[in-house]
Amino acid sequence: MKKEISTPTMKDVAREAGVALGTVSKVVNGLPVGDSYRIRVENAIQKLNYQVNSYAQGLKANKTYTVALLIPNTIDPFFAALTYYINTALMKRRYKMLLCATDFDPRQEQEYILMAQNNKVDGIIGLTYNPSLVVEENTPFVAIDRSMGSNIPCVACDNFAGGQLAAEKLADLGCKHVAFLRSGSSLANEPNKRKAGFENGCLSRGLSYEMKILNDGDSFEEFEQFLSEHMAGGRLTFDGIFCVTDRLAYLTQDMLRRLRQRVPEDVQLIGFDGIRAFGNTDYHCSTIVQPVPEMAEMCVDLLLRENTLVKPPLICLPVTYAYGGTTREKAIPASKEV
Amino acid sequence: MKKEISTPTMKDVAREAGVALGTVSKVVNGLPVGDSYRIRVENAIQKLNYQVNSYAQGLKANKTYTVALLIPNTIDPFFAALTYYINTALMKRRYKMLLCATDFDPRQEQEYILMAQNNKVDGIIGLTYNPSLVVEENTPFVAIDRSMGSNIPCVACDNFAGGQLAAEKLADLGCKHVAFLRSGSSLANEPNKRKAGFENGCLSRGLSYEMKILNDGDSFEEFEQFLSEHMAGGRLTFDGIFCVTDRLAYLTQDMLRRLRQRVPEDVQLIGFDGIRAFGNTDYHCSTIVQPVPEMAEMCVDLLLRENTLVKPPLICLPVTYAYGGTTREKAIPASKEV
DNA sequence: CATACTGAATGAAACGTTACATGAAAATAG
DNA sequence: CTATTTTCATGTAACGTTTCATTCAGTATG
Repeated sequence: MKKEISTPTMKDVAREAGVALGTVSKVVNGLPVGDSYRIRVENAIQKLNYQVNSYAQGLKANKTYTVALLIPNTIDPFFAALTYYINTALMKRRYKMLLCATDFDPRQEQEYILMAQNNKVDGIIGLTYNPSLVVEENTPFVAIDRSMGSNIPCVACDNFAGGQLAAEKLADLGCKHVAFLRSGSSLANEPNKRKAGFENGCLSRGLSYEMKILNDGDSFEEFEQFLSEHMAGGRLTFDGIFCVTDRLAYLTQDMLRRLRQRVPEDVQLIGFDGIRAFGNTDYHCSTIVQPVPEMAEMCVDLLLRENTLVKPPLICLPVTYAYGGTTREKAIPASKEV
Repeated sequence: MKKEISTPTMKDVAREAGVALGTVSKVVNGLPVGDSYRIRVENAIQKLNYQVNSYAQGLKANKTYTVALLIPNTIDPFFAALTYYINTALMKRRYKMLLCATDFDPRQEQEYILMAQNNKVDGIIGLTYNPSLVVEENTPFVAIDRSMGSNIPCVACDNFAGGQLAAEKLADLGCKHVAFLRSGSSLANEPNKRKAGFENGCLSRGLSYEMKILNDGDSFEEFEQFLSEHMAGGRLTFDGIFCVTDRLAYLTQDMLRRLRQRVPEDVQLIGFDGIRAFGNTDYHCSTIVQPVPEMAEMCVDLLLRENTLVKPPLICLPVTYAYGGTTREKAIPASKEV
């Protein structure tokens, strides 16, 4: 397992080029060096196929060029997308990402933060659920979707506008009476604004609406029962549904199928998040799309920005609407590749 | 950005405990130390909240305690699951994972390998598509789903058995004439065996079958046309379909819906991979499930195993069948949480 | 031609750890 | 009670960088 062929070091390059160690360092870091020296060093680097040892660099600089990402997992499609785009944004800046999968466990969240703080990372990006998370002053931290106190910036999509947009879309699509479905407590902080935005949108468009908020642990049947209760003569009493996540919209579609309600003929459905079935294929449902790539870029930018003077407490990025088959648009999108 | 409050070092611990530096090192690494010393050091570690600097460790040991994962992205659900479980398996062994998203780009794949080889990682786990990838002798490498030459072990699920199982299931479920659908060249190496396994299963059960292999770039319409051609009197000429991936099965369901074929009433459908819609909810379709957690564990184990003497060239892990609504089982699984 | 000044190459020190040679103290044997 | 062995804490060197004080060469100035 131990590498037998040792990697060339700066010392080797210096010897090869016939210059001093410090000169090689300067060339590597782009500091001013006389042309004749630069060329000799560059040739030596080429010849030996030298690469800097970033761990020695990190040791010296007391920087690790690593950022921790605290996220429950990478399996949930929304988390998976965030992970991908944040990793890409970090790699672009020559930073590495330490993936910390917390499994929604508040204890693990805190443990990872301690670990990160003590030594190993230059900053943390966290999508966390522990309401009493302790983050030391001197550890740069950017939160996703959760306000975590005065001087920790939070990046989110414009959840309020998203809720509003959903209501307006349903109104535009001809709905008269709609429902808002939300699953339990797992939606902390920012995403809660979807409800307020939706109500606001309904009000301004004269849509009447009902609310159903499921607590954690509410069973599938209980949810189904809510829908059953709102049926009269084999039809739902509402003609549009806004689900607070695509995941919930997916489950709702299952339930509606069992109740012999057709989507979108009998009831139109809008979800939230912009999850696609296989990453690049169709949306699971018509949905309010979060700008995940932009959110990722913003997190990294905020975390690594040098002038830490201005710390905006909350950054809301714009959402968009996307058709996904569960609404009755005029035009239906074109075909796709297999 | 720079940390003002410096992290305590071993030297600080040694001073605090009144012992030598080396003694602290031994305690930290669990080497034999006299009890009175050990206790003093442990107390000092507690008091100062000391954590080892893994980058100094890495510099000394010429090990980075980091493993690169080469994978196209983390968005595709299968890749997302692999990423999650591999990361977990590595963290359990106190290794870090460097996520290298290659976007299916052979050039990026090779670049990441060069980077990894030269310095930065102790090994590589790769799910790659570049057939002419160059991997140096002295860099431990484990491939997923791709045979990459004599001394690079490959971890995969038992694709042949999976194909066979699919055929047998369809036979058990009453099918008489079935179809095998496969999408293009993106399925290299190991997963190709699904076809052979399926044929073998059909043969042994007396099932007749048809094959359709889509090349890359074949459009959705072309695929739909294949299905249309196999219809007579408003019904498909086959009563079962095995799709080589869940993704394809997902698309196929869309197509069948357009052709007014009911699943599973008119035609039963089995996919491959074991992808769930939202990580923990229903399967998209009845499917052959890859043992992703076990595969991940195996990759890490193989990569980090000390006695590198025995290098099995191919490890096939067993697959299972799971019901997902697109087949006509007797019993239907129970309910689920929201 | 001598002096002062500039710019750039040099090489040693330091970052936090581990490994190893050293030596002291304790334990055992004679 | 001495001699020998064992045990184990000690402290230094080394890992590959960066930084910074030093030095040196070359140019400009009087």
